[in-house]
Amino acid sequence: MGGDYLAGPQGLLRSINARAVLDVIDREGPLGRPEITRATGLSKTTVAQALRELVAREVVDEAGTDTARRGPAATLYRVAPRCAFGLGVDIGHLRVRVAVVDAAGEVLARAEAPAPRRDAAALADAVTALASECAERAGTGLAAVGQAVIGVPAIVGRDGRGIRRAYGLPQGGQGLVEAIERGLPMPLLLENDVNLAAVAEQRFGACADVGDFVLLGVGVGLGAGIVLGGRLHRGFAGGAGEVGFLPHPATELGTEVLGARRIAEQARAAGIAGRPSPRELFESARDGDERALAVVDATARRIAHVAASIALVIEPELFVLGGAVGANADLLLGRVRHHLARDAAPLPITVIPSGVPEDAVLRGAAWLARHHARERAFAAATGAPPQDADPGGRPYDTDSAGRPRGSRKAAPGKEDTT
Amino acid sequence: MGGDYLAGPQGLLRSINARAVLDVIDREGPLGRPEITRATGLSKTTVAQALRELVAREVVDEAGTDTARRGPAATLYRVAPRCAFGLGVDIGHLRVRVAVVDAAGEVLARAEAPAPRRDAAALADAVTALASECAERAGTGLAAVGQAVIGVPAIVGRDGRGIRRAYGLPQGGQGLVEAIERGLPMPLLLENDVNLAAVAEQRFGACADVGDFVLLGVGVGLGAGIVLGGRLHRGFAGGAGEVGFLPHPATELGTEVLGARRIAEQARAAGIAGRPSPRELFESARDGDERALAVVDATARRIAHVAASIALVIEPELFVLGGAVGANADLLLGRVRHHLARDAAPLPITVIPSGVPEDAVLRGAAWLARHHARERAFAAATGAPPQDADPGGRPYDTDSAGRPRGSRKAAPGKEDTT
DNA sequence: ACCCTGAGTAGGAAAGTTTCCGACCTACTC
DNA sequence: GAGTAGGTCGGAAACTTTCCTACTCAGGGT
Repeated sequence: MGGDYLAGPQGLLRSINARAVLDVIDREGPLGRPEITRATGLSKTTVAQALRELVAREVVDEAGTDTARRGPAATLYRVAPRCAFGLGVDIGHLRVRVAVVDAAGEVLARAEAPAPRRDAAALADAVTALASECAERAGTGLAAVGQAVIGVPAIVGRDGRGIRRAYGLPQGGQGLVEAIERGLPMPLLLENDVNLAAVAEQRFGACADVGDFVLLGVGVGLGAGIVLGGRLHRGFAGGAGEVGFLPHPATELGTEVLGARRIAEQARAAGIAGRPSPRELFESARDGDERALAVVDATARRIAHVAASIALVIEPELFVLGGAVGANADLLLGRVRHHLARDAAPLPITVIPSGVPEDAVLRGAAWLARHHARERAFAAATGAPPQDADPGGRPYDTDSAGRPRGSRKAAPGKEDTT
Repeated sequence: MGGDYLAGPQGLLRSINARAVLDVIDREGPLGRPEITRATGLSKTTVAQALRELVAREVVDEAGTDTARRGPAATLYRVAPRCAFGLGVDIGHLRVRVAVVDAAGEVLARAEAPAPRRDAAALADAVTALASECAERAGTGLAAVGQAVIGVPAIVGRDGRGIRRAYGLPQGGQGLVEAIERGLPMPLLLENDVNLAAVAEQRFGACADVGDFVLLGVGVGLGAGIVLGGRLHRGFAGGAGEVGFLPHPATELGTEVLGARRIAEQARAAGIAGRPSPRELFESARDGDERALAVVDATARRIAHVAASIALVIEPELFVLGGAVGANADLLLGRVRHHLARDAAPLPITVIPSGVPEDAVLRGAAWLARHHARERAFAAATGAPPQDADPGGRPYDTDSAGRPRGSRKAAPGKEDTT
C-alpha cells in the first residue's frame, strides 16, 4: 500500500538501522565506522552491532584500513561484491549479448553470439549457453546468480513475463520466457530494450541525477524509455513509450514515424541508389553527400516532432538521443535542436546525446538484475522489507492515503466498510 | 518517498507506531482499540499508549462507543475533524469559488462570486474576501486553516507559486500569489486547474483505485491532468499535460487543437450563424441539429486524437472526460470511442465520463489543501516525517534506489552531513 | 417474566525483553 | 602526548507478555 509506515516490534528498529547502515556503505563506498556513525546519526555502539550482523551475513566486507588520520587504522567496510550476482541479457535483432555482474557492479564476464532467428527454442538455447559460459568464466556458477533481466525488442507486460508485441523475435516471442526459464535457475524478468537503455542512461550515463527524462531510442524502430521520478514508467500494460506510432502529418496512422525501414524509404525517395543501411547513409552524410544529408535532416525532423509531442504530455527534464541511429549525435543533435527551436512547443526542450555509447541495453539489464539480486540479499540480511522494491520491476503501489470517507456518525455498532 | 530508511533512536519507533495507528484510523473510519490492535499488529499496550498521545494532541477523537459485541462497550476513535482545515479556491475564467473543509473532508462552507478580470489585485481581493466569509461561516476563522490550494487556469511551477503561462488571468497572473498571500495567513499553493480536477476525480470520482489515469479537461482550452502511480505528474516545470498544443494534422503548430475558440471556429465553418456558445451548440446537437452534430463529432475526433497520442506516450489505465465541454458525455463519449476504435493506436484505450460533475476543480483544491493541512498536523502529532509528502504538492523527494544522495537522519544534536 | 450465572470482551497495570545511547576504557599511531 | 578506533557497561526508552478487573450479553432456571 501507498505509504503506511509499518508498525512493528523493536526488532523493526534494528532492521531499519541495519538497512540505514547498509545504504550508507552502499552509497559512499568503503567507509570507516566513524564515518558511518556520522552519516547515519546512530551511536557508535549501534553501528558496531549492525556491522557485526551485516558482516556475519556476508553482505558487508572489511576492505582494508584507512590510515589517513592519526591514531589506529580504521577498518573500512564495503558491500561485499560477492553477496549477489546479476545476469543481464540483451536479445537484439542480430545478436544476443550476456553479462554477469557482481554486487559492486563490476562486469565479471561478457559474451555474445549471433541471434538464432528460427524459433524461440533456439534463441533460448543460445541465451542459456551464453549465460552458462559467462557464469563459468565469472567463477560464480549459475546457481549463485540471483536474478536475470532480459532485454527484448518487444512490449513487455508489467509482470515482466508476458510479451505483448514483439518487433523482432521469432514466433513473436511466444514461449521464449518459459524456454529460457527452463535453462536458468534464477528468477527471470523480461524488459523492453529501450527501457533498459534508459536504465543504463540513468545509472551510467548523463542522467544520474535527473528525475524525469526520456531516452529516445532510434534504431530499427523508434521507442522511448521513460523515467519519471527516478523510476521507469511502463504504462498500464507495459505499452508506454511506444512513440513510434505517434501521429505524424506525413505518415499514415498505424505505421511507424521513424526507424530503419522509414529511413531506407526516405533514402529511396531522395534518389539514393542501392539499399544503403542507416550506418552507410550516415557515413555518406559525413562525407558531405547532399542527398544523404537530406535524409539525415528528415530523420532529425521526425525525432524533433516526436520529442515535442512527448514533451507536451510529460515535460521531462531532458531527452537523450540513443539507439543505433541516435548514436550519430554528431549529425543529428544539431539538426534536432534546430527543428525543435523552429516549430516546437511553447516549452524549451533539451536534447543531449547518450552517455552510454556501448552496450546500453546489456548494461541496463545487468544493472537491473544486480539491483534485484542485491535487494533480495539486503532484505534477507537486514530483515527489513525491500528498500525500493524496484526502480524497474513492478507496478507502483497505489496511493492509499486519505481516501474520502463520507462523514460517518458515531452510530454505535454499525461498521460499514466500503 | 523514494528511499532510505532513516536511522534513529528508539523514539523513532514510537513515531512510526503512532503514525501507523493514525493511518489505520484514518483509512478505516471510527475504530475500536481491539480492531486497531489487529490491524497494526501492535500490542494492546502500545496501541493504548499511542492513542493516549494522539488524543492528547487532538488529532484523534473519541467518537462514541461500539456495543455490537457483548462485553463492555469499546470506545471508537476517529480522526478529529477539527484537527485541520483546508481552504480550496477555484479561480475560473468567469467565477471565483472558495470552500473550507475540515479534516474529515466535510465541506463546512462554500462561496462564489464573479471573477474580477481587471487586475490581479482585484482578483486577489475577491479571493480573500470569499475566504474570510467562508472561514467565518465555517466557524473556524482563517487563522485555523492550515493550508490553501488555489486552482488557476495556468501552468504553475513546481514550487506551487510561479505562474509560467496564464490562459485567463489578469496581467498573466503576475503578482497574484503575492497579493493573495498578503490577505491570507496560511501557506498557499497554486495548482493548475485541470490537475486539481484530476485530484477530484481520483478522490471523489471514478478513479479511486486507478494508479495511472489522465483527465482530459475540455473547456476553454484543452489540458490533461496526469496521475501516475497515484500522484499528479506535473513535469519538470509544471508543463506536463499541455496537450492542447499537440500536433494535429489539420491545425497549425503552436495553436490549440481544441477549446472553446476552436469549437466556435468549427461552428462557423459548418455554417452555423450567430456565435453560439459551446453550451448552446451542444444543446442544438441534442435537438438533432445536423450541423451542430458535425461540430460535436469533429470535437470528439480531436479528443480521440489527443487521447491516442497521450496513450502512446504513457499508456494510462484510463481516460476521463472532464471540463465544461467534456461534461457533455452523452454526446461526446460514444463518438470519442468510435474514433478511437477506428483509427487509433495499437493499444486499447478506455474513456469514461467524469465522476465529479460539479465543482471538480474546487473540490480537488479543497482536498489537496485538507491533505496538506492534515499531513502537517499528523506529522506534528506523531513526530514522524510526513507520510506521503505529497500526492500533489511538491516535487518528488527525488530518486530512489542506489543513487548518490545525502542520507537523512533523525538523531538530535549532531551536525548534518549532506 | 425475572434473575442469576457463565463466557467473552475492553481496558489497565506490572514485569520482562529488546534495543539504543552515553560514558568510560584500552590500544594504537603520528 | 594527543587524538582516534574500537570495545564494554550501565541506564533509558519502548514494546510485549501476562495478569487482573470490570462490564455486558446469552441462556437457563425459578
